[in-house]
Amino acid sequence: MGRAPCCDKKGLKKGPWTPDEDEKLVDYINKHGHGSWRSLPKLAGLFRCGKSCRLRWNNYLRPDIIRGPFTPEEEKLVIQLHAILGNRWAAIASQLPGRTDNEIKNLWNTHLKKRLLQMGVDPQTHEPYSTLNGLTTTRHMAQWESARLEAEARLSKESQPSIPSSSSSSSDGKWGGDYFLRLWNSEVGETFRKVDKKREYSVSQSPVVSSSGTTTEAGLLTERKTNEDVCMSNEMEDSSESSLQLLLDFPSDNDMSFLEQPADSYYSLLYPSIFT
DNA sequence: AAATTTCGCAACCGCAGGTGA
DNA sequence: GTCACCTGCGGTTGCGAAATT
Repeated sequence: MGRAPCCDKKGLKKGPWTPDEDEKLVDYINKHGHGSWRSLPKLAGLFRCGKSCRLRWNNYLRPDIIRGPFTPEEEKLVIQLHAILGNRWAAIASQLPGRTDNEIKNLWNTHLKKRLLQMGVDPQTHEPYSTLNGLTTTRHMAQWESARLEAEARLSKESQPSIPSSSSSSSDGKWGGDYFLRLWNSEVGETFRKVDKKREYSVSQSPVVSSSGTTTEAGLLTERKTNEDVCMSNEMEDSSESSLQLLLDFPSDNDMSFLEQPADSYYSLLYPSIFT
């Protein structure tokens, strides 16, 4: 059926925004809210398409945006979330207040990806190109997956949309004790739940990898599982107790120091220079 | 100091999903 | 159920700034 262009491009400006345009956009949104992006440009007196206005607002003008370089903690979080979610920048951004998906995408493409490559780590899979670390990687992937499944089980027991977080939240607003459950219960977890629902993923079923060869979040994790099933099978048989322990041991107070831990730490093996 | 290359960021493009008529 | 529209997302590009030769 074809899709109509988002706007009539005749007479519409493109390219960098001028301070005057910014001012018009901010003024209008402050007074009226953005409402319909499509009609906003006319109402605000801008010769831009609605899409351009939305992008400018969301990526630059929004008052809650944090500008400036990413902190090491934020970088850690981006790396960790990317390992779970892949290139789902919006989902990653939802875990970093004040940061936009565009900003995170740029950070990844310009800094983090290169660093990983330099270290011989595949930025897509977060696995070392060398098989030297395979066992360690495998172990942590397996643990992560186990932790995820445990969280799912616990959530389904509680069978409700929101888990009270107040009990575990620290007063300064940082992430509380049950890191994984909070993550799982957040938008990030939502993406997993959606995928799980779609694909009827289950603990006992075989891994899910899309036919196109691309990997969904669940697929991402399970694909790793597939690739490494042989060597991890024993580890996967570790008692659920240890998996649960891992889950419960997930970082509290946003403390990612486990990433920096010694020789057998997956992340410290992969990203030593990031955390120095 | 000038020319060239590399980097980093803002913005654009096209696709997909959601929604309402 | 179909269609048109709107919005959000991820990939990509363009360009100015910074670094290098």
